[in-house]
Amino acid sequence: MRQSKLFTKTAKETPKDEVSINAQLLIRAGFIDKLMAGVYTYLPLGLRSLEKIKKIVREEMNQLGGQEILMPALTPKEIWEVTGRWDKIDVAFKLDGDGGKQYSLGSTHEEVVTPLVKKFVKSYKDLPVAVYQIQDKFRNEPRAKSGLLRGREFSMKDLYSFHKDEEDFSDFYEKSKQAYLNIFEKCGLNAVIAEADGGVFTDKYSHEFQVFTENGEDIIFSCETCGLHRNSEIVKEEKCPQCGGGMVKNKAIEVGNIFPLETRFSDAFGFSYLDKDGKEQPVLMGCYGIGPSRVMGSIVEVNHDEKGIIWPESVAPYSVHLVSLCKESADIKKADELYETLTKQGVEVLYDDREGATAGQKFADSDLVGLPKRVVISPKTLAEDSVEIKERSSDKVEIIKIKELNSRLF
RNA sequence: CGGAGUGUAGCUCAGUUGGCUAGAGCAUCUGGUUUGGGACCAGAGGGUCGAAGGUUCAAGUCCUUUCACUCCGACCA
Repeated sequence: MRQSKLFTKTAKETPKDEVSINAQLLIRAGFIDKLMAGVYTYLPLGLRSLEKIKKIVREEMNQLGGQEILMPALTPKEIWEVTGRWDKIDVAFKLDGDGGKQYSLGSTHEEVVTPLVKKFVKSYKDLPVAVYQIQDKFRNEPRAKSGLLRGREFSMKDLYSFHKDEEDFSDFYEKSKQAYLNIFEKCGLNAVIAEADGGVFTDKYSHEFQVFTENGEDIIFSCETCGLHRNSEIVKEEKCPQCGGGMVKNKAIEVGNIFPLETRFSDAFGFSYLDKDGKEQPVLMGCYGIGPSRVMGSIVEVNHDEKGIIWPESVAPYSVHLVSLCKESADIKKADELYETLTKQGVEVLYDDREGATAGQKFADSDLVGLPKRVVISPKTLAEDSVEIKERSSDKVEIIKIKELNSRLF
């Protein structure tokens, strides 16, 4: 992508209505734009990062056996009355249609997915089943905050699993933990599993995936001896319930959450199956959520410095920022050629070919946008058939021959 | 939803006890000079002072209402 063609621009000054680091940097760098509190547009750079996160999520969900679907965001009142949740979910956005018809914008999808899967699953031979979608969720948060971390419209991957018995459910649930850890690791986040309240669905705990950072809004107690993590909401005393060791508390961002749903929804929708003996048995369910948009915000919260974002390679919108300081047409031509060559080879390059910007502006913008590698091409480097290469995460600058660049980028 | 704060140019902000034609920096446009860490000079364009109502000879400034945004709390992925 030629930066001169990118319709967004970077901003030198911090927006006054954003306090969180993720929103400040993502807005300044031209990744997102705020429409209203908790609702953001994804600009070209931001959309690329978001899509990369979603791709990582998809890979792991598919690996886990999940089948991707896309359910409607617009849902009828009737399905929520089946479970008694029409008036219970107070963050639900509700809409009035013609003829007294009422709708809700999806804040979660158990009421859609359970009758959906019920249509196709009748026998123990049809189980287990896991389906997922990646969609925008709508929740009328009483207080949207912290940029992408708590929005009113946000990207969510929600997976639902259906099982014939407890053993099968547990097996899948444990596998899902590993899939989640894989996702966060690939996204450059160091997440831990914390036990949390199971909510109204189960007596068991649910499990949260937490990334430690001072800007998090959850408090996690961690045992220094056995490594157990627990959300402060279920910690009654500051002593490890598992080994009795001392616990320390830290702030963290919840980037994922998995729940045993047991038969809460299958019972409500009359979803059962026939076992080998032809007997009707209840279907056990689990649900598993990750917010890709929140993950994106979390990545920025954890990976930045005073100059800007430091994207992990896996989720960076482009992997190389080719910064041209060339002025003469012969030099510009060489820079253009390098951009085209790299792009043809499959390297994702953002090419700063802007004519008006000074070297200082280009360097500052490059640090702000935070692509993993910066390659500078200038009259100086061209005099030696070279470019300068630098990692965003390091101060080390190297001059290398242009023909050696390939081996350094792959 | 309770408490607090902020709304003035695209962005960040000044604007005194109410007083002349509402300002600066950045950004944008024109011309010139610069050219490896957010340059410089000269000029130009850009405003329903969040909105509505009120007080006053006169309101960005005072009063009332309202909307938006932010923070703390409660709630929550």
